Amino acid sequence: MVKYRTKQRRILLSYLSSHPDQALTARQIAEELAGEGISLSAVYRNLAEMEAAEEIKRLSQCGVREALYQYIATPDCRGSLHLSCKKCGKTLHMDPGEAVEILRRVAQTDQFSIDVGETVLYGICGSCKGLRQRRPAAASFQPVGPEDRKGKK
Amino acid sequence: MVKYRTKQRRILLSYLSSHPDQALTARQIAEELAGEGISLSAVYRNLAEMEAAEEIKRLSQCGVREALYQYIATPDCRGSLHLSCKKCGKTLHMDPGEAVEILRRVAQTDQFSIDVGETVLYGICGSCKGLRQRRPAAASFQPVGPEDRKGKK
DNA sequence: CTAGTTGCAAAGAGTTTGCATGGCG
DNA sequence: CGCCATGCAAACTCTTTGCAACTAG
Repeated sequence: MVKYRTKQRRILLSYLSSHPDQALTARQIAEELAGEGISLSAVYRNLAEMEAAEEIKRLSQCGVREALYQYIATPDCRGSLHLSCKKCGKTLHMDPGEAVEILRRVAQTDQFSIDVGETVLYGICGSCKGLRQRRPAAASFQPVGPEDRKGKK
Repeated sequence: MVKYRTKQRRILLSYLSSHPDQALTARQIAEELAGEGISLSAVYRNLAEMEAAEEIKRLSQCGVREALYQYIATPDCRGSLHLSCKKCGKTLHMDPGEAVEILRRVAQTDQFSIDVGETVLYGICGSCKGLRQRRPAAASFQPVGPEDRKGKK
């Protein structure tokens, strides 16, 4: 459990809370905050604490090996299903009414209780779709760095 | 690309296709088929081929580090959203009509195109729910072994 | 001053890959 | 018989952990 309010904790929380809709890897966060003075292990450790405290959500995308972390201690996360855009990496919150309706319908039709906290719907968001399938829109923050993926031989 | 029809390929495909609703780790598969004569690396390599050929889906659950693989080359996988039970590890296919309806609604209300192939809804299935939250129902095939999760010092 | 935290480096866990051998066609 | 695929072990990547130094309260 958290006892002290360290500099690193403050830096990390500040950074995450100012990027509430971005799904980021621990590495990305650490690099981004490298100048501020926080190590990768501190990032991991604090991320774990924050996850336990439900301030952030840890999600894993299909072909991505690294875990993605995202700030969720915002009001619009309440009972809302998350929509993660595979192009821009941003996470949107499904319309609350819509989410409730879906949960209800699935529970009824398929006899299945969706765990809202663990479920993320992947796809393409409106903005990215509007920009055509091929332009990643000035890739402001791609969750992965697929430039040279594993250097295949 | 696949060129030869090897013994291992046959064993693996046979096993997976006979467990179409189970999300399994590479390790589980390899152990299960150890007696048949197929190594872990062959499992991984063939799994990769099959994933590329869209015969199986590779999914990653939240707190689980290992990737889960599942056979999807069955008719009822067509356009259907997958519901993965966190208790028994089984995957159900959402009612087709229901799935289409949800995709349509989300596209309309949230301007978001869900990628059916990459999205999995996690939760508790009807059977497991009926058995009360605490009895894992004779855990026929738990994808993880959460017994002692990381042993926190 | 005391105990929680940090940073570093080493350990782990899961997955991928190089290379020589073996098997499909 | 040639080339693809397998096995094994080493290499890799991401994440966790041990330990001494540091610092918040």
